[in-house]
Amino acid sequence: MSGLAKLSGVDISTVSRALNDSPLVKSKTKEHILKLASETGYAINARARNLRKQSSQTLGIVIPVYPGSHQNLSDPFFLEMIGAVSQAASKHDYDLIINVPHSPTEIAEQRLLLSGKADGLIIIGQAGRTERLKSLGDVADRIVVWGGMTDEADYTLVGSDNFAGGRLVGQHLTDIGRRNIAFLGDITLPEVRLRYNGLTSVLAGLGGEFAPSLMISSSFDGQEAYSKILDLCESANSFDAIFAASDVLGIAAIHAVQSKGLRVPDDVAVVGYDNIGQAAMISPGLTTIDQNIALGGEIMVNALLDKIAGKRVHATLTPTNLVIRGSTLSASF
Amino acid sequence: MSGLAKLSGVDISTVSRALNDSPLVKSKTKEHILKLASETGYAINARARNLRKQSSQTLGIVIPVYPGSHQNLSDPFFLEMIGAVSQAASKHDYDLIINVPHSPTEIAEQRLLLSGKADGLIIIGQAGRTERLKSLGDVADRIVVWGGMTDEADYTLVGSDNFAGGRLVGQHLTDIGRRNIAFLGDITLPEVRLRYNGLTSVLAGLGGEFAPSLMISSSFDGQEAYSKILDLCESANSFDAIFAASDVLGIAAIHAVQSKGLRVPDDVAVVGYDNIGQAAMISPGLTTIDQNIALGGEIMVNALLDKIAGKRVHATLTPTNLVIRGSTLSASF
DNA sequence: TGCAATTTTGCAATCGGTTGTAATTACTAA
DNA sequence: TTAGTAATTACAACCGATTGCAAAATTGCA
Repeated sequence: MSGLAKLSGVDISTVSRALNDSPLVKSKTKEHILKLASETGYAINARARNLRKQSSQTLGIVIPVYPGSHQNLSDPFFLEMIGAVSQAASKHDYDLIINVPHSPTEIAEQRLLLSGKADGLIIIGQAGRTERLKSLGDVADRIVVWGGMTDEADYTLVGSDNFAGGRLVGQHLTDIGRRNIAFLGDITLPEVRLRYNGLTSVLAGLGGEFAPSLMISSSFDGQEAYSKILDLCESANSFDAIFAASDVLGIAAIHAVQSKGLRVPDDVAVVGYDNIGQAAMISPGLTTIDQNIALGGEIMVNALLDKIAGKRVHATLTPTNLVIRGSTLSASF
Repeated sequence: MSGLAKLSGVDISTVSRALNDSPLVKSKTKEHILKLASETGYAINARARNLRKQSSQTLGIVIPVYPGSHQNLSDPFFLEMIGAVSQAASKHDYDLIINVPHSPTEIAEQRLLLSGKADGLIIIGQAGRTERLKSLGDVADRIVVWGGMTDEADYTLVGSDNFAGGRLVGQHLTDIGRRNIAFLGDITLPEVRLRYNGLTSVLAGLGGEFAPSLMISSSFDGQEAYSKILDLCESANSFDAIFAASDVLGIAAIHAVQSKGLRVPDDVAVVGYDNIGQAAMISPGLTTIDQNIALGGEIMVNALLDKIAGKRVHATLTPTNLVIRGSTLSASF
């Protein structure tokens, strides 16, 4: 920038103002400087700018997928979320730093915030960290969490209405006459529990109830789900539907069931959750709940930027018009 | 930091040295300052540090998946790559900024480098941008590209040996007696073309040749592949195997073929590429080439850090022991 | 033309660290 | 005790922008 100043014969403060399109600079001068800048390929030094402006124009996204957690990094849900958030952030000229903690106890998120590398943080999923999230304290006003609604959250929480999603699934499955519905997922996670609650509330409304033996606890790992469903098939428990907590689990369930010679959806209807990209195409029998991840990402970014700007933000936000969809929705069940 | 200086009664330069574990500081003083720092929850201001040190301890990763390119954001390959690179970067205490260009012509990568937001850049895939990549010029020494080897590259290129991978597939398919092998993918992309070349070289070695009518050109979009394969099935061309340029395409192919009543792998053997996480589980009939993405990410990060440090780096690197694998490998074909 | 009002530009402090060099203190040995 | 050396610590410049305020240049009006 001092180079530009010399070239154009003005002070660097004028150069700075020109590059920032300040009205204080005569338009003729501005043009001249801008021309020079583009000719010399000048780019503002973000490091200096960030220091002076006390902001880094960068958001952080924390994807809590450490070895040991069995939610696999390749779960397309995360990539779609990263893409959605990145897209939304760049709309506001923010960059995105991604952070994958090594272990559940690591508090890398704080480092990003306190050191000023990121102006705010988006955390995907509360899984197993609700306690720590609650203790964020003073940095809580620069954080937004994606997850299932819980009463205990005193941080800003964004997430689709998992209970309603669960009800959608329940209604759909009962509509097509299924009553022996298995649930596949880990209901210690708030998101998953809410989906489960939605299902049972529908059953209760019909005077039925969920059979505990059809609760198949599984992490988000497809391998585990696959073998758990195989176990289920070999057990004495009969079932005519599976509600899987994610599409990856749903796809695993379909293949497990099929490998046992059962037909999907004739013998066993399977519903997933997330509507990951090509779910319908990958697995023609899979119906799923569309969480509208793109919109979710956008809402999180907007909420976070509002918080950073000092605005008050509602504690919880629900982005999505949940939709149940699947190429086979009308025909299959 | 000035706060810490007051608290401990020393100059901030001493505090700085203490926090950086400089041998210039008496160990007693150091301990005292460190204790104070942890008690007050002090974190070094990265913005100031970055400015002074002329580095940002941050790498950028460019995922060229713009709307219009049909490689879907949800292709698990990208997420695995992001995870691998992120992992490798954090091993060296580097953060990772992700950048998803809006359009093929956008040169966001340059902005990241020139503004100093990132010290170096990892670009995934050359798809359609070879020209621009070649014109990077002066910033080329802070860039590493993942992709297929081409002669024209004058930037550092890291990638598995796609030709060898193609040969592996060719050998496998011919070993099990297939000769009418269709190729599914876009051979204008260097990576894909090399895989294709590997296949044809095996066929040639056996005195056969690739039938042009079995070249099914498709982007990395599963939807497109699905319908292209349907078309193939309806055509007069007979085939007993499909070599898909990615697992997503392979999975699409399997379902397309099955929907036409053909059995996989009995009637049609399908091989993919990438070994995305749960490929084998998702689609029991899919054999695939394992690119060892984790290792690839690590090699890229190491190469990039070397370049940043001013070391000379070989123009091209090949990370992976390619392995062909699949739960069904022995039994299916 | 002269002077006030308005634009435009320059000066200098500042953001919060790092680091070369000078100054101080502590230690060693005569 | 003291000179001489080594170990610590303090001073001050610097990284490259932004911005409040003063100075200079331009404009408008009498």
